[in-house]
Amino acid sequence: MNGGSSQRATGSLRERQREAVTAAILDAAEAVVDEHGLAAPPMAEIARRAGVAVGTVYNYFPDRDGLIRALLHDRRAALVPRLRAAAEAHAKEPFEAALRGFLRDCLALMEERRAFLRIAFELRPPGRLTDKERAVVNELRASLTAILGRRRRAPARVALEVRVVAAAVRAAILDGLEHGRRFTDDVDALVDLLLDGLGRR
Amino acid sequence: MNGGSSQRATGSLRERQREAVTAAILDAAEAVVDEHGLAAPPMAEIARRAGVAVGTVYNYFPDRDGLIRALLHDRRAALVPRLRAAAEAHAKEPFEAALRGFLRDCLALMEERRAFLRIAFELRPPGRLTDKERAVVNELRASLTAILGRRRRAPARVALEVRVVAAAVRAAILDGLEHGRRFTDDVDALVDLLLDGLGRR
Amino acid sequence: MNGGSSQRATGSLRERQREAVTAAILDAAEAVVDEHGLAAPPMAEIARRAGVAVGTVYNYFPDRDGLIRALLHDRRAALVPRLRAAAEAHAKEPFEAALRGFLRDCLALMEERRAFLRIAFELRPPGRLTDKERAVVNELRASLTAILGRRRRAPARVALEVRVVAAAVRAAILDGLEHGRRFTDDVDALVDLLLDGLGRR
Amino acid sequence: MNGGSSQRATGSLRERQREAVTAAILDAAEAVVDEHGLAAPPMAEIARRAGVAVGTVYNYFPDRDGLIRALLHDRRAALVPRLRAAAEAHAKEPFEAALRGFLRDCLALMEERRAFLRIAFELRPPGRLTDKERAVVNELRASLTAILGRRRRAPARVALEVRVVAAAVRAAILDGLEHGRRFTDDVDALVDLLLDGLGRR
DNA sequence: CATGAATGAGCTTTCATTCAT
DNA sequence: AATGAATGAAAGCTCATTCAT
Repeated sequence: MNGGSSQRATGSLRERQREAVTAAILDAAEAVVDEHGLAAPPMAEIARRAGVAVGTVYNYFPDRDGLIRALLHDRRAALVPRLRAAAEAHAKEPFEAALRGFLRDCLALMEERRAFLRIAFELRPPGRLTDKERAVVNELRASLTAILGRRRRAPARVALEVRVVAAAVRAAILDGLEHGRRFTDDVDALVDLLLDGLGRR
Repeated sequence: MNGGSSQRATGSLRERQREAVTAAILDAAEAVVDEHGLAAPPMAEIARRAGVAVGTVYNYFPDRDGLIRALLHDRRAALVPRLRAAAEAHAKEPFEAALRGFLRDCLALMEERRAFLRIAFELRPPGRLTDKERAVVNELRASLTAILGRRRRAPARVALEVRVVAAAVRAAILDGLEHGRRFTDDVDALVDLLLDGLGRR
Repeated sequence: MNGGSSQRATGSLRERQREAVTAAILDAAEAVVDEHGLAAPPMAEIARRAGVAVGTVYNYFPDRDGLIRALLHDRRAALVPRLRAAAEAHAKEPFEAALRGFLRDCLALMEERRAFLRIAFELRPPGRLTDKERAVVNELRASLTAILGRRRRAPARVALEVRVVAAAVRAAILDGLEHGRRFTDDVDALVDLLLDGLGRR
Repeated sequence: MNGGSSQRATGSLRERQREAVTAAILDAAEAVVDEHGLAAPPMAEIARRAGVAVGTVYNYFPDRDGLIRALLHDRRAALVPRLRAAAEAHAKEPFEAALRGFLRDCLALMEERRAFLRIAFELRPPGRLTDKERAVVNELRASLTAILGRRRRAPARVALEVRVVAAAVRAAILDGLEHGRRFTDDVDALVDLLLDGLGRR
């Protein structure tokens, strides 16, 4: 596990070698899963893409399931702290600017993880996920709760607002994936709409 | 294909028999897929649940893939006209009432199809779906476009509004599935929020 | 499971067919295990010998282990009642005739099961066997206890006698397997020796 | 090969080092085989137990088969001369004392080799063993032939006696392994029985 | 048409063996 | 010599699909 590709070369040669192979296998797994779906890809195909033998994959991960879980864990682990940083970066700004800034950064981050997002959206429906598996969504909600909660409204109201804004984020991502557009294309108009509402008439 | 279970008994005895077996197989398939995921369920398990032999399933559907496709097609086909009817039922009402009424009916309809929705949310990510497979989403968007479009705003603005409202619907469903709540629990507060917005401060 | 090949053709065609395939697989398994040892034989080899596909073997037995267990169970089940019958056939005779007659019949029965015996002697050492797996030895001991017990000696003495006679039987079989001789070749001299002892000088 | 652990430190430091590693590997192999059976234990497990790397095992033994063969050879080589010594120790005694003394020593020796015996009894049936692999049995037979042969009976009679006594030894060992008893527990009663026989009535 | 046994390709996983370090 | 990561052949098992009854 390396928390993404940004890993400084620490440790012995052996260790660095291990990191490299681990990353290669995870990248291969991500690519194959992204192409064929979570259920389909044979271990042999993943190994081939990673440029190693099947047995080697089993030297790094206990089994197929462990590999997939490691893949998702790794990608989530790379995303969550950056989401948190984005939220903190706007913590001091006034509400509107904070919301707008956070959503923009957030979608920009997601932009770099399209493959992971395609995979994540294929996961079993939310009712079946563990807390760990919801890490990204939870982090998003936490950040939004922090931003929206600053306005001293009733907690139930804040919770509802969080759901709507999180839904808008999800929608931006899904639309982006669906139509091959960048996630950030309409952020500003989207935020305006969220802030002002549809209007009563 | 029977468009759901509510099928008047037309045709000869033979035909009605066929319809019944078809429905039994589709129901079994829905239940098994809902429990084990789209990739897992063996044909034998589906047949067992439907109370028929494996061979019989192949008399009704060309292959595994055809069965799954038929299942989704059938469930969609059962949902789409009812969504349309819901939209039309509120066509004459003033905007706010129309939106509120439609969303309430819409989520109530979905409520009866939790199994199908769990399955649908597990499908490959949107970028890979055909137009047919998007039938429900498309119908939802069309209805929303009709309702929101009555207000004579710029088409781009309407499109954005549709995305946000559709996202809110999706969020209501996902939250309902995730927490085991009824989809319609917060509709009214949700609609109020959508109409009035978060507010600028 | 058919308790050996002596099976009257009862039941439907389907059932008889099942019996036949079951027997073919068990026979194949016995032959292959006898040739290559308990650990070695691939399921594919067994299937090939039985003239069926691998999958078919799995339609009849849950897994490799289940097949081997079924094989041993079947062979034991075929042997045990015949051992018992042999014991009963000599129950009325005077002691010496009974012992001699029983041992002769016993070894003659074993003669027909050389393959099974070769397999049985390869099993994990006795300390690891379940009671079921010791069925044949237990039956042998029970029969010997009945015959030797008629002489009204102390139970501990009888138990010791049983061990020695059972050991002699085992030795006759092992020698027979080892040198390719018939198990019954020296029965009479063997019994004489057991009865009279080595002598003190 | 070290003929057991009792090896005086001859040769250079290098050689003694080699002996030590060899012994460690053989001990590890014996332990693992005793626990999991002859077929099961992976080389990696044996290496781990011996405290060396897999590759090292291959520096000492040509392959898996060679290691197992070496293990059995070593254990046999440690046992055979001690059996012979036991026989010679009683060579001058009168017949009954010699037989009794030899059998007692013999079983006492075996007692220290339970692990090896469990392994040996799992070997392929006698018909498939080479002469080397029968070394222990052969030595036992030779010793018994020497003792029993002193009584000037017909060679065929002696051979039969040897079979019966050897069988009794085997039975004592198997019973001991099976019930977790010491092999020597009933030696005296056993010998009495062998000497006097069951009696004709 | 219904049945369910038979098929065998295909997948996951293990593990003896090699070899660069 | 020692190490242990890499290798890939081989084995067990599953399951979509066919087809004789």
